[in-house]
Order: sequence, then C-alpha cells, then structure tokens
Amino acid sequence: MKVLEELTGTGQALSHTELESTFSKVDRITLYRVLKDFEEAGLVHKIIGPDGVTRFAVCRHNCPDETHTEDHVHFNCTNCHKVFCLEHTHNPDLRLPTGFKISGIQILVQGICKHCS
Amino acid sequence: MKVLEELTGTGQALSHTELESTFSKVDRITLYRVLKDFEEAGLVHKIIGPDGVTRFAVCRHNCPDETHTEDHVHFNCTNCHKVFCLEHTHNPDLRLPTGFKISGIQILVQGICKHCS
DNA sequence: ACTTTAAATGCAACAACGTTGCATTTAAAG
DNA sequence: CTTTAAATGCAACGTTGTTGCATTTAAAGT
Repeated sequence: MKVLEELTGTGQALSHTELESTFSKVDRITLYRVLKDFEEAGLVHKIIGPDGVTRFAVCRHNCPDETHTEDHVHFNCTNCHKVFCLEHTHNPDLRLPTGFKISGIQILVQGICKHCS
Repeated sequence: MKVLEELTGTGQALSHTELESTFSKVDRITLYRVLKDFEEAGLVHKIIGPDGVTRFAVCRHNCPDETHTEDHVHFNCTNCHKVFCLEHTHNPDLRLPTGFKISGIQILVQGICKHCS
C-alpha cells in the first residue's frame, strides 16, 4: 500500500486528515479501514496528541513483535505542530504509589523540534 | 458551582459524559462552557486518555499559579477504566536528542489501580 | 478464456463529540 | 421597579469515526 510507504517515508506521525489530502483520490472510509487494519496487524501505532488529534506512525525496529508496546517517547512540536517518534528515547522507570501496577506508559513531550529550533 | 464540587469530591478525572449523567438536568452545552471556563481559569485541567476520551480533573496544590503546568503523572486503570491524577508522582527528567527543546511533558500510565488490585 | 468467489472500494447513513449563534431566563446593579 | 449583564437552553452545524449495503476489482477454479 502507498499509505504505508507514505508513513514510512515521512519521518513523522500523520493524521487522518493529512493522509486524506495526500491521497485525495481515496475515499476517507477506505483510509479508516486501511489504517485500522495496519494497526491491528502491528504495522503502525496510533498516537493521540495533546490536542486530541489521532495520528499514525509506522512501528520501527524496537517495537516488540508480540506486545507492540511502544517503548519510546513521542514529541509534539509547538511550532510546526508535527508529531515525531523519538525511537531512541525510551520510557523511564516510574515509581508509583503502592497499589498501582504498571502495564504501559505513554509519554508525549511538547516543545520545539530539531527543524524549528 | 456544583460541577467543581463534584470534580473536587471524586478522586478521579471525569469525562464530559460522566458529568452529564451526574447533572442530568443541566444542558450539555452549558457543561461544555462551564468546563471551558474552568480550564481557562486554571481550576481544572484536561486529560486526553489513550482512548481519546477527554476528562477533567481539578488542579491541586502543586499546579503552578501562572503556567498551570501539570507536573504529575496520570494513571488509567485498564480494569475500571478510571483516570486518576498521581499528584505526588512527578515527571522525570528526559534526555532528548540534540535539537529538541522541552516545554512540557505529559505522561499517562496504564495498569491496575489501587482499588482494583 | 470464462465463470465463480472473495476481497477491496465507494456511498449513504448514522452516532459521538464539540462549537457557535441566537433567544430566553436568571440574577445582579441602578 | 427598571435596566443590564451574565448564565442557560435550543437549534444548527462541523468534524471524527463507525456500520451496512451495493459495486467494483482482483484472485481462484474449471
């Protein structure tokens, strides 16, 4: 699929709207289904930004085969509003109050990205 | 407002739908406006869960007066699906790739909460 | 090459979430 | 008691996402 190529080629996470305008000839419902299939197949993962916008990014090498746990940090640039996967910045260990058991962590950092600074 | 009392009383973050059913006599648009005003006034802060559902929680003591930066971790229980503010679990220091400047961090931990374990 | 079957696409409709404009009610100030 | 402003409710609209159904496309079988 060309959608997968687009997601792999660009270094950022793309929203449904962005993909829709890229593939203007494709129906938006088809896009929804394609992305849903990709996500269930473990090829892409969904990122919900601080604005509530859901974006999609390809799963890279450090995405475990089975669990598809995203052990990396996501970055949201407040200038260009793009969302990146910082694949090499892993989730830190957190010490929670007693009684809370961790199964997953999602970290979204906001700031100025490499290209805008 | 009774909405503020409800948010302060319960120890968790409440979604718009939950608040709507609590105050069934209040119009949902009024609820939207009240929550928006509270947020702009710095009384509550918005939390967007991993499911994309936005919830609201009161800002406690450690919310800085000016910036309203939420320097604490949010917890989403995979059993009861509630969202809590872990006020005493602060955001860790993250070391990002060169060129990325941090202005804010949002951490959402998933697992089993104190009441469900 | 033709038929059959299944998968992929497009369309229509619907539901949830959120916002805006306008009229009405409520409450505060004069 | 009147005037003004704030708060509420209603209607309408836009966006996002899902589902059902018909149609097209492609693959498999004969």
